[in-house]
Amino acid sequence: MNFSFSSLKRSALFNGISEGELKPLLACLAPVFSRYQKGASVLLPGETPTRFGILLSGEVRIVKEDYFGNRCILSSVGPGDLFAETFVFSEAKALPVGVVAAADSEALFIDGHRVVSPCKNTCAYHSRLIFNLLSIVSVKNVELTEKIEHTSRKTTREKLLSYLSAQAEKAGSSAFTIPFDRQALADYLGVERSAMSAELGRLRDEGVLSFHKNAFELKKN
Amino acid sequence: MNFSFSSLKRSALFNGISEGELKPLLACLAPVFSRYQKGASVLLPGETPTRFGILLSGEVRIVKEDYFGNRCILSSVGPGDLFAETFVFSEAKALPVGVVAAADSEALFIDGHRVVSPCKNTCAYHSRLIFNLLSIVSVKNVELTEKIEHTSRKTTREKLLSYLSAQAEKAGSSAFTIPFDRQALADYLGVERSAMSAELGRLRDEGVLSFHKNAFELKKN
DNA sequence: GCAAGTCTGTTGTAATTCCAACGTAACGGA
DNA sequence: TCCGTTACGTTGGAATTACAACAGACTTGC
Repeated sequence: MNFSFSSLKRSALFNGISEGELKPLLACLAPVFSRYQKGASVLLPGETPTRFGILLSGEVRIVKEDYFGNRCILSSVGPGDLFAETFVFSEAKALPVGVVAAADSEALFIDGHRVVSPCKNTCAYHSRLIFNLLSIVSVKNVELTEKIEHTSRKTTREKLLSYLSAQAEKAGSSAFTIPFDRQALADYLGVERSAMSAELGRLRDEGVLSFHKNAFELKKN
Repeated sequence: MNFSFSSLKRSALFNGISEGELKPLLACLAPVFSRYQKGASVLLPGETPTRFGILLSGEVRIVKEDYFGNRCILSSVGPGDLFAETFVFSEAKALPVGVVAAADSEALFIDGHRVVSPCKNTCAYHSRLIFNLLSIVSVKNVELTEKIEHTSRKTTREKLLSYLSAQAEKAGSSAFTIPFDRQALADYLGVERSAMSAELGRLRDEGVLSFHKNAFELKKN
């Protein structure tokens, strides 16, 4: 395997597992390495999810499309993050979402059974791995809850302020950048891009915030 | 402890654990039993989440309120279900939601540390418990994703059809009942109750579906 | 039986959003 | 430089929703 371990070591999946332990563990998990060009499909909706991914580099997005073709970004995945693991461990029959590369990306795939079934070589790590997975999935759960909180607001303005306030809080600063362009942010919040742009303009004119491209700053009241 | 074990045995948390193993395991987990009257608060927003709940009887709801008092039901919890476990295992500092009893209810609370830290008496069950938790949290994750799928539709009609179709699929029949009254369904879907009632009336008049109280039936095209 | 409260469906109006179309700016390649 | 592409902002009309108010059906308690 000719990929860098740096993203792997930082991944929350291997929290509490030293670098020396990582290599033999990986050998036992039998990961499969893949590369994807920007725009390529990483996992197709309808597949039977047996393996989850660890993103090594680039960016992938979890996307849901309804039967009218309306796109909805459920989450964006960065290096070190897992994806599709909830569908593996909930034993879903068909993947209800798609995974697409938002940039040239590298990923490692691990079979769910390899993690949860005992194995002579890695038994010592299994409970730690599963606990890490539990923590990761719980965090994602909370993030989904946050998204629901944003999108359940009634107006575009309230959705924007809810989202931007949360981002400012995460960044620990009133100035921060967001990982979306306008269209992606509109998809995430479930609103119309043009209406959102207009609302952003009004908020700027009212002095509530300022922005330049993906950089925002919330002003004090 | 003077409560019935029936809901406990059925809980997915104890999948793969026999009844004989359950009693000593429970003794080690040191659960705390509580009763709640309908409408009572089970967990308050802002609490530090150190213990998760198993509902024994009744019904509780996970509720989020914004600063304008708009209520949003994130999920409804029935006997055997866990609640608040994602906040415990994501090590959140403050509970971002409230838990309220939708009916007279009984619940068992278990400290998160008791499950994940090794213990002489129950080590044999820990990996199974944690795996069960992983599965449960993954399923909830998928359910949240489903809710997002419903609420991200643009119109009330599409939200209703998306939700009702999913319920029919779960029930394995075109006739089914839903666990919400109209106000709760409107809260869940993030729409206005009266507008939703009107849309349901139109769908009935068009022959798309029929309903009586919480019982629905989807008609063929 | 009666009263109070709850749940549901209906309606009209005001407010908001969606949608399509267009103009501008920035960027990269031929 | 010219052209094509992409991202962003703006606008006006059509469609949808929120909101408030009300009426009827149904409980629940007295």
